[in-house]
Amino acid sequence: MTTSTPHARALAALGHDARLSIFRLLVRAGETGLRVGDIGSHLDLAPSTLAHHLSSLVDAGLVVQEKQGREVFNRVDFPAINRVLAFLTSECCSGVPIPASEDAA
Amino acid sequence: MTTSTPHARALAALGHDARLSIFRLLVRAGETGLRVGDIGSHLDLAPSTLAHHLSSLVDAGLVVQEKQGREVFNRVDFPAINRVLAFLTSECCSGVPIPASEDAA
DNA sequence: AGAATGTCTTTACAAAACTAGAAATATAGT
DNA sequence: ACTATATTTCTAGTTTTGTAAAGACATTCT
Repeated sequence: MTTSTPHARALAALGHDARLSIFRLLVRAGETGLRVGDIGSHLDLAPSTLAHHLSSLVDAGLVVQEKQGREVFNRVDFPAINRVLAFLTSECCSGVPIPASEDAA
Repeated sequence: MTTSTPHARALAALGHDARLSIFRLLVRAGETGLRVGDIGSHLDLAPSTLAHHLSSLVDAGLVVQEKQGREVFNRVDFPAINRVLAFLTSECCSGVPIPASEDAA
């Protein structure tokens, strides 16, 4: 997860139950987002654990944080997640040249 | 990745450069799929490493394998990946009840 | 101002999981 | 029997995970 392409990092960030739950909660919350504490009261996670997972999502570019006073709002970067999802199935069925059996180059 | 929900497992499987490359190659290949050897000649991976990654994708339910003689064809389970993608952003912005500050329950 | 409080993050580690690839094994075709 | 294709086993090394404890900061209170 440390050294990989942006798309793989984003997907890896979502590939963990706790982070997926956080992300889904933020998706439901929409543009307003949620404070760290709100997330903490919806999901059962130790504060430090939550902070770690949140920072993974932020590093992956899927969540944006904004400080307001002593609270921190978190919201999904919808354009970013949409780019990742589009990437996954783009170029579908465009064909892959196969070396030796069917129609080689 | 071992013990987690199906959606998280699928996303974790895609959250690795090698597996993401394999998956994308299979997406491009479409319904026909590709033999293990074809994948091997497109991507630079040791055979055993490739087999490991492929089995992760299969376990995650994203890829289906079919034996034909001594070769094994691999193809993307498109309905499965579409379910995962739909899950990610479903219920978007439906609102999340916040405990104590704005409009508590 | 200074202290107390509330909200989050960072540091530090041990435990658990993942990654990679050589070597051995399995199975199908010739 | 020999070859081709793919998987499994084994092992070493790396990364991730979870949490307590400590730190960082913004507000509030006296």
